[in-house]
Amino acid sequence: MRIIFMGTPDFSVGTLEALIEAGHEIVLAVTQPDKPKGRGKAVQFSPVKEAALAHKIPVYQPKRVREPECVAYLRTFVPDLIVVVAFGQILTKEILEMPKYCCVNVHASLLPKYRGAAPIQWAVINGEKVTGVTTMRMDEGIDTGDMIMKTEGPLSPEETGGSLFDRLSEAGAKLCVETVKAIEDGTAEYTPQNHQEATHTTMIKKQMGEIDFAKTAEEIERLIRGLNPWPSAYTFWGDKTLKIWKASVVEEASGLAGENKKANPSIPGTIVQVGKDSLLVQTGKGLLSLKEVQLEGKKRMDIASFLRGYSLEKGLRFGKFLPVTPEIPKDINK
RNA sequence: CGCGGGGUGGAGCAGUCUGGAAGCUCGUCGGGCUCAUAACCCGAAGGUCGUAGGUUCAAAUCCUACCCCCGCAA
Repeated sequence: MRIIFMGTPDFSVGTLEALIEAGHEIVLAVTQPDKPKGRGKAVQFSPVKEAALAHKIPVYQPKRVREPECVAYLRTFVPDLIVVVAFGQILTKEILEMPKYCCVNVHASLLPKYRGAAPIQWAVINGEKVTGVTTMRMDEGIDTGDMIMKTEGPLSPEETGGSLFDRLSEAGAKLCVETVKAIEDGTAEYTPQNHQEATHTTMIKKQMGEIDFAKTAEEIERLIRGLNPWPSAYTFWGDKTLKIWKASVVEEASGLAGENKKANPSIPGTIVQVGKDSLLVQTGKGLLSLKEVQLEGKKRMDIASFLRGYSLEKGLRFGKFLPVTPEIPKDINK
């Protein structure tokens, strides 16, 4: 099959390479324009561009593929199929109708659930038990096309956005190859989505990573996993940001020594116990035990290492603009 | 030239501004105490202070160049 591939991030690369592996002729790789990235200002190619170049596939990087001249250019390749995986731009009807067969999209969720931008992270953040990958024949809506194939699998309790990303990327690649084969053989079946059951996700923003300790420890722990490795969950220690890479939930009653049990719950974000290799923080419900952190400008490290170099004490609090000072008990007279 | 933090025994940090004996909390090894211990006490090993030059009687500390790590922004 003559295929035009559209995609940008790492997630797309596996599928691109799987299609090549399967013997398809990738006539063009379309990806987002290069942008200055990184600490210096160096221009960095998108992962898909890197992969395409490695396989000597022509690369096309339009700002907006819907522009007439872009569409015209694509048309010159006379594709049998267009495969879209996390491309980052919306295709117009003209493009959708261009290929001999159709435009196939690989989406990292079990449609119609989690339509939209960041289904993988959201699945972790929401504590889903199962998720998967869906291929569909694209139409003009966002992730609304008829479904072709699905694979699903469970999330582990340790699942992070990154680990799930990797697995679904691989699963997606495999599924895409099967889907393309089915289309080619004419055995593909197209199942309309139940639009009533559709849910949508929004893009992950950096700011979402700021931990609201008033939430439950469980929610926070899921947020930490969902946003790992990007953009990561964080809070503030004094005027520096502190990324939390790993944490676990501790039941309030079981985690504390007797003297603390009866004490009133501290303000969310307050350190309630410091051990040699443990740090417990009060949340809206339950305690959060920080396991791996990273202070601004420093490498990430396990909590024991962190505690060796910085003196954190019970009563101090995490949070934005909060000075690193002890919490003042209100009813000290008692 | 986007902004900024950092590189000091095995780990995490202080010391750098105001040059002049290598420090702190741990870990490791040996010994002691203890019913026992991740607790406590005593002792020991272990460092070219990122690299290369320069200034100086003297540089972790001041100057110059470079390497590496990281946060923000994009």
